Amino acid sequence: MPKRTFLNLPEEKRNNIINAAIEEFAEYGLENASTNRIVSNSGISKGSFYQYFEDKQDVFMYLLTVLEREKMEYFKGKHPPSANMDTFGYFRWMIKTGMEFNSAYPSLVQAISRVMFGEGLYYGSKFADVRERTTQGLRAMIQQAIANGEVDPSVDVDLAVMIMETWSNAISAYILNEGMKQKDIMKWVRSTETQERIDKMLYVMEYGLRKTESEFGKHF
Amino acid sequence: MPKRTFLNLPEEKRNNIINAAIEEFAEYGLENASTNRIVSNSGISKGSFYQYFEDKQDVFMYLLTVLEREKMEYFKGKHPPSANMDTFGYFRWMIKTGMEFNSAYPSLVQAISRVMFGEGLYYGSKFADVRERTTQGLRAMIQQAIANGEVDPSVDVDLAVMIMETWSNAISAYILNEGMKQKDIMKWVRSTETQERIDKMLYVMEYGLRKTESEFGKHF
DNA sequence: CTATAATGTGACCACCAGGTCATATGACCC
DNA sequence: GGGTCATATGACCTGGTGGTCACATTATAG
Repeated sequence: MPKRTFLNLPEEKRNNIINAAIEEFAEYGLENASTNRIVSNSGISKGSFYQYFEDKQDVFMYLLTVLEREKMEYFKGKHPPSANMDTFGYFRWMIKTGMEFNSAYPSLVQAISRVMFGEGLYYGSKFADVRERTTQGLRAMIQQAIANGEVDPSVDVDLAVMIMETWSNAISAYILNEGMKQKDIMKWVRSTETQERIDKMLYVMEYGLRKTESEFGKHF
Repeated sequence: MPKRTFLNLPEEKRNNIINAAIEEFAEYGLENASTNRIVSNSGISKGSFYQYFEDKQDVFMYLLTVLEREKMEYFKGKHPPSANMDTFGYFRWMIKTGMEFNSAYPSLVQAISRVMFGEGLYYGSKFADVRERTTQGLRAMIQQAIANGEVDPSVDVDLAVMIMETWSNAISAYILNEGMKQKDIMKWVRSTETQERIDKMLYVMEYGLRKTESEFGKHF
């Protein structure tokens, strides 16, 4: 975590630094990020950098908390469109709101997902706890869905969680890759075409998980 | 591509080099791989390395062809268990045979998938053609499935391809991550537990794609 | 105004990267 | 033997890395 010195900094200076770091990580990942470049792009001196942070990994960890905080706030500002919504509907809403968030903070999301997926798998599982938190959320959701009778109880919970994670990540990657080519990501994400694509992906997942009794029974 | 000098080398020396390279890429990816380490681990001199290859990316490209060749041979040695098999059954067989192959060449597969997924996305799409080839294969499969009436014609082919790719990659990643923890990967992959897990994942995908007319119609 | 504490700075360090090249080795032919 | 050509070698180069530290600057307190 950043040292006290950093947190005492005027907001603008702090923002310069984290923005430079975000751009750096988004472009080069963690391993190949250069502290020298971060330093020169944020207009501070090398010495100051090491007065603020332990090292670049420390900066990255801080970005993780920034993302988590921003995302929380973003979601707090939105509300599910309808109160009586089934679990899949809620999941769909979550994914879509998540996509909106992603398009509002594309560099930050890109930086973090690049590191988490690209390098995180091979890192000594430093980010295990962050991952674990989202997994827990999904597990709760799927258990809720089973309790509601929306998903067959014989469905393996871990499997379902993995499936939902896979899709969440796949869609996120898709949006980031395709969206980066657009002039206005936000507008593109909100377009009916894009929304329809997301819907299709999610429906395929949903039907796979939902259609159960008759079909699942045959095999498990 | 490697220079002639390399191809003239005695097999053992060649193998030392590509094995060292595989281990290096599997552990460090492409960007962070060190030619110095490859050189010292394969027992050749720095100068020789550059007499064999342009640079480390050249080595990696060569590994791609190695993988492609080995995989072809491996699949040629196997045969689908039954001739009258539907497309999904064939896909399932393909995935499983692929997993067996992966567990037979874990380092090679790990090296390449690490680079392709971890860094490939952000590379200037150097590997686009390799990717394109597998995409084409899947597209043909799904079109076949539509022609056979196994999949609803209203299904978006590109979407289906993306779904199949996503699953193929997710399962592959799962096997590599979990399997690397095992003493005997091959045995673990062939175990009924693992096979069942793979089956479950694929059935969820299959039902998602298969259940159509009634369900898809509602939304598209 | 002075003394003390906090913050800022960039030259500098050791290290390792990818890549080159003059030279050495040895196989083959006349 | 001498001559030629492919192959092998590692010292060496430039340039960037993460990280340090003695010193300069600024803020705070008495």
